[in-house]
Amino acid sequence: MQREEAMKDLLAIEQRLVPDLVDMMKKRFQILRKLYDLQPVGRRTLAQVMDTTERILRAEVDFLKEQGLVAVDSAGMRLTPLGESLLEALGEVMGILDGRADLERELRRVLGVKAVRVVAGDVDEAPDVKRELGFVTARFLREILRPGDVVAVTGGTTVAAVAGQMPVFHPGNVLVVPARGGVGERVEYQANTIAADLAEKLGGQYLLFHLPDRLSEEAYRSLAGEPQIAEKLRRIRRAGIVIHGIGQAIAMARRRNLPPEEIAVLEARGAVGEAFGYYFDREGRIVYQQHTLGLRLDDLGGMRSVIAVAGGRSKAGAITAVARAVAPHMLITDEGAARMILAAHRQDTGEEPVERPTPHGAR
Amino acid sequence: MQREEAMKDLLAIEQRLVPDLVDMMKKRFQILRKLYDLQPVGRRTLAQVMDTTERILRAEVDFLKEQGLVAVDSAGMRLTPLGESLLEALGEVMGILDGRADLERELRRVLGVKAVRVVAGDVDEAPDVKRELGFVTARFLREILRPGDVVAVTGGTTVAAVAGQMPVFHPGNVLVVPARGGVGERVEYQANTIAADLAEKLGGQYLLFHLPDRLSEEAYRSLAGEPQIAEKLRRIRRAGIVIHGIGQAIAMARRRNLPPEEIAVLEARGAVGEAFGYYFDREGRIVYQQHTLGLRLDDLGGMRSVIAVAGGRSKAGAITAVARAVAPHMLITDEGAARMILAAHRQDTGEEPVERPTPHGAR
DNA sequence: TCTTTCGGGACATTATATGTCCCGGATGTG
DNA sequence: CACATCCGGGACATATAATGTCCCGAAAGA
Repeated sequence: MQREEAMKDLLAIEQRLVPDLVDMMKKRFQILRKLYDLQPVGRRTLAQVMDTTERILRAEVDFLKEQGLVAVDSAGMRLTPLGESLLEALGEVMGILDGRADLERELRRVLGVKAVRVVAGDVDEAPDVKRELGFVTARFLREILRPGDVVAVTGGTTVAAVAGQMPVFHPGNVLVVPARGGVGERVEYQANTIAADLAEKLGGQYLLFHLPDRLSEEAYRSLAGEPQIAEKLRRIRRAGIVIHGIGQAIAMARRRNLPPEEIAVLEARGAVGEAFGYYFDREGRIVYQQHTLGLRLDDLGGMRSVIAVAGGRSKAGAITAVARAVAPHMLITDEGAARMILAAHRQDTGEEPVERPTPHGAR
Repeated sequence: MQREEAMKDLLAIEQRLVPDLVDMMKKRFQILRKLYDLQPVGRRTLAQVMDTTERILRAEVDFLKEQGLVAVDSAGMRLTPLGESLLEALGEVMGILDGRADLERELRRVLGVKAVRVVAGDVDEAPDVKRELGFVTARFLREILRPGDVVAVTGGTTVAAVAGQMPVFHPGNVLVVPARGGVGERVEYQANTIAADLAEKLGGQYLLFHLPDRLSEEAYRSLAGEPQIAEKLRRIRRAGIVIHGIGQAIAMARRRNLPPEEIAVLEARGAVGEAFGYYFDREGRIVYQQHTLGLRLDDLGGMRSVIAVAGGRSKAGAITAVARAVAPHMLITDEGAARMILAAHRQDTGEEPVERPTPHGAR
C-alpha cells in the first residue's frame, strides 16, 4: 500500500504540473490495450474501433514503434514483448488513476447526486486538501458562469478556499451575495467577506447582508418586512448558482452557540449534517431549523447549479445527510470523505464493493 | 526506499511511454525552481536567465498561473504557497530522475570515459535490462551512423540484444563485420550471426569470418598471410565504429575452454575483465592475450566510435578493467553495475560520495 | 484468383507555437 | 518628484506541427 501511496503522490504532482502527461499516458495505454486485444490489426481498423482518425493513430503508432513497444508488418501491428510488459506494468498505474473515477461514480449512485468530483487526500489529514477543494470548485464555477449571473455563497473555511483559489475571470455583470445574513464567525470566513472576495475575482459586484444573531422568529419576520431587508432578500433569492459548505450538525450548533437544550434536541433527533441553517438526520430529513434570513431550502430548486463542497472523513456523515436532502448538482469532496461515505453505505446495506476489472493482473 | 522504488517504476514507465512530457515536467520544475530563487521576477528577466525566449516563458507561466502555482502582479511573478509545496514535492521526484544523470557523470569521472549512458535496473536481476541496454545502444548507433560506415561487432548476448533492438534504418552502404574470427559459442551469439542480423536491419552488407579455434600463434600468423584471410582482416580493420561486449575474465576463459594452467595464470595475474580476446587486470593492464585474428587493441585508436555495452553488478569489476584499458567513447551500462563500480571505487580510494544538493529537502 | 486489408507515401488544410514589438502602469533610484 | 527601468498583457506576422484525406503496391484471406 506504500507503493500505491508513492505512485499516487507522483501522479498527483504530474496532474498539476503536466496534466497532458497523464492524459497522454491514458490514451497510449488505451491504444496498447486495444492493440493487444485485436492483434494483428491494421491502422484503419484500430482507428475505427477506437473512434479516432487514421492519421492520429498513425502518429501514435509511429511513436510506439519507435519506442520498441509495437511491431508492424504487412499482416498488421502487434505488441512487442516490451510492449506487453509495459502494458502489464501500466495496469497498476491505471488502477490508481481510475480509482478516483470509480469513487466518483459510486458516490453519484449512492448519494443520488448528478455530478461528483473527488480530489486526492483527506482534509482531516492535510489542510492543503481544502485548498485543492477550493481550486477544483473555483474552476468548475468558471466553467458554468455566465454574464449576469447571481452567485450565492455560504460561510466557512472551505467556501473561503473557493474564493481564495478563484482565478481572475470577468464574465461580466456578476453579482455575488451571501446565502444568509451574517452569522457570528471570524470575519474572513463569513459569507459577506467571501462574497466580497469572490466578487473581486469575478470583476463583479457584491451585496453585504448584516443581521443580528439569534433573534426570535417574530423578530426575523418583522425584519423581513423592512423594505431594505426585503429588497436584499429578493436579490439573494434570484441567485442561479449557490456554493455551499457542509457542517457537522452538533459541532456547528455549538459554534453557533445554540442553547444546550436545543443541542440536546438535535442529538435526540439524530442530526448529523447542517447546511443553510437546516439540520438533517442521516436520511436527509430536516430535524431542526435555525432562525435567520436568506436562502431557504425551497429556493435551491429553481437554481441552475447547486454546488456543495466539503471534505474530510470526519464529515462523511454530514455530507451524506446534506447531499440526500439538498441533492446538489455538483458535489466536490475529497478521497477521505468519499471512502468513508462508501464504507458506511456498505455497512448499512451489506453491499459488496464492485471491484474494477483491471487489465493484465494489476495489483 | 520502497517509496523511491515505486516512484522509479512509474517514472520508468513514463519515460518510455511519454518521454516528451517527462522532459516538460523537468523543464517546468526548472522554471519553478529559478522563479523561487529570484522572485519577484519578470518574464523577460527570467527568460534571459534561463536562456529561453520571452514568448516561450510566457506560455509556460500562463499555464503555471492557470494551475495556481504562480502569482503575477506588476512587481513580477512569484510562487504561490501551492507552487512552493509542489516544488518541494518535486525535489524528491527530480532526485530520482536526475539520479541516473549523477551516476553517468560519476562514471565518466571515475572511469575516464567520454560518454556514459546508464539504464535502469540490473541485468543480474532482470533479463529485460539487457534488452534495454540493446535498445539504448541501438539508438545511439543510429545517431552516429553515416553512409559508408564499417561497423564491427563482437559476440555475446548483450551485443546480440543491440542487433535485436536495432530499428530498421538505412543510412546507405554500411558494412557490418565481426570484430574477431568466430569463436565457439551458440551460433546466435557469435559475432558472425550478430553482424548478419545487424546488417539486415541497416540495409547493408556483412562479412562472415570463420576461423578454427585454439590454433597456435604460428598457425594464426600463417593464416593471416592467406590472401583471402588478409583481405578480410583489412576490411575488418577499416571499421570506424565498434560495438563490443565485456566479459568477466575467468568466466570467459572457462567458456573459451582455456586449459586449467592458463586459467591459473590469469588468476595469478589478477585478470578481471576480457574484451577482444585480451584479458585485463583491475587497473586495465593486459595480463593475457588469446590468439586469434581480428581487431587488435591498437586498431581501436583510429576509430570514430568505440562503444562498450555491458551490465549487471557481477560485471562491475570487468567493466572497470576494460573501460580503463580500452577507453571507449561511449559506455552503456545499467544502474546495478554503475552503483557497484562507484562503491568499489569509494572503497579503493576512500572518496566520500558527493551528495547531490537537491532543492527543498528532497529525501 | 479476386477481394480486402495492410503499411507507407504524399499533399493540402488547419491549428498551434514562436518571435518580436509595443502599450500603459508600477517600481526603483537619484 | 521626475526619470529610467522593468512589469504584464496585447497583438500580429511567421514558422512549425498536426491533421484529414487519398492513393500506391504488397500481402493476406477467402
